[in-house]
Amino acid sequence: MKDITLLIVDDHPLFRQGVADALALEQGFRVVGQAADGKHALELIRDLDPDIAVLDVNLPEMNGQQITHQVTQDKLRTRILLLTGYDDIEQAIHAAHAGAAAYCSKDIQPQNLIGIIREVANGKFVIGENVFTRRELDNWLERQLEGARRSYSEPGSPFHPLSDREMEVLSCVVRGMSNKEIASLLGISHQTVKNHVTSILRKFGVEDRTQAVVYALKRGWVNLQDTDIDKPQE
Amino acid sequence: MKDITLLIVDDHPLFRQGVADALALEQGFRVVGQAADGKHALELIRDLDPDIAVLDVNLPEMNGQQITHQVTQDKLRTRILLLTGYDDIEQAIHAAHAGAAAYCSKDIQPQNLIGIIREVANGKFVIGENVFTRRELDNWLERQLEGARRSYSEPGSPFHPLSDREMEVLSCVVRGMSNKEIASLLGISHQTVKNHVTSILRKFGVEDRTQAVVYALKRGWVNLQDTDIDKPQE
DNA sequence: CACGTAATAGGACTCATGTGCTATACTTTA
DNA sequence: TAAAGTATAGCACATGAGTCCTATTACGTG
Repeated sequence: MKDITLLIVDDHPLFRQGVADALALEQGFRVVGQAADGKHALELIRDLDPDIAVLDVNLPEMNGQQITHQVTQDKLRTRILLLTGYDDIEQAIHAAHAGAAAYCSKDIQPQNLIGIIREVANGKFVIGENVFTRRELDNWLERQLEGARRSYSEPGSPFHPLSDREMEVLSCVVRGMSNKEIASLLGISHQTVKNHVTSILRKFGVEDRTQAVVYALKRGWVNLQDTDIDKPQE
Repeated sequence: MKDITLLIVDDHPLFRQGVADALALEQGFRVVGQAADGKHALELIRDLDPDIAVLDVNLPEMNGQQITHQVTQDKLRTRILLLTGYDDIEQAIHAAHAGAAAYCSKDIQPQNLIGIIREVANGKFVIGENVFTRRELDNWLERQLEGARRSYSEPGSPFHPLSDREMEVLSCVVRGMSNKEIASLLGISHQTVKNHVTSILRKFGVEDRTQAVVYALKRGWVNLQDTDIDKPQE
């Protein structure tokens, strides 16, 4: 039986090495490449055509979700396994929709990761603890969306499609900007920003912008790396 | 020459494995133990008496800084190398003060980490890119503190010793609590909370609580793991 | 003892935040 | 074409946040 070929992508060399080593020593696995950022990852997927790509969701240049989307779009045969720092059901749903074959936490045990890769190589889908067939995954997604539709207007519903504009506003909020600053940056009125913020808070099911920031960071809607609250440092 | 004995501590098994593998394969290095949380780490340092402990700063139970402090307090001979997710000069200063032998970023290259460990084993101190002798470290610290004293009352000064109470308030703020909620939780008045918050903002050199949250998270004063903004998740 | 500092708290004030409502214009979808 | 969603923005209102004072208590240092 042919080896399972793997591509490992993470921006932290040590973590990447850890994944690569854990997998390279396994019978029947072959790590054919590594990448540190999203763009490079996509190139390697095209060039090396690995069976499975293990991707961090938070990558510079292009995040895991975007890569997944692109791979699906281009109908590449490589299956995507996403690793996430913060486990989140919504992200998982988005990932599955985008075409990911697996979504699991970064603090997983190496043995479990190996098991998941074998499942994925066998055509299965893995979300957290659950292993699905294609059909089962579709059912599961259906159920999640069902729940989402039911509680769509309720606070804390498990599905929040923020509009593009709302995402823009959110990223400003996370950068610690005031409504006024956001307004002048985006070239819209102070009031409109407030409307967007209120809408974001409602969708997140939180009470104020501070909670929204923590919520967004925790679930990886935005990440700390590119929020530079600059401080005159020495 | 005797091998350098190492203890690796990180809560993510894959990352820990990465560090351990990168180091175990190196001539003259011997990994004698691993731990996933702070309390366990301290026990192993006592029991195994490694030459060097490689610690993540953000650990459950007890963070890297606290462990460093404890190790110094107890005059254990193990030297501490701290790995951090977000590079920060202040944290570095605190770490050096607490008695750490090295402080560097998690996205370091394995080869560099190996080099740093050799420096530490030779009695040197490493902060980011700089390698110091004991004397040089003291000088460097002196210079940093010098700068700190000069700009002590200025916003954005590179040294902010938050008081214990302020730390408590900060961790509440990061959890998204309002001043009123914090007041009733801590059993103090609404106004006192405002005083503390104002003081925190001044020390951080930021303008509002939202910026303070991002600032604190980015520099690891508090971490996301234990901030549970609870959301009714299906 | 005097001094500085941290924690406490009150008053008064300004401005930011968040909500509810209404309304227009544009785009997409049914 | 009608309905729905989004972006825009205004007004009014309540509350929260943050600042600047002053003041008391307590604790540790020189």
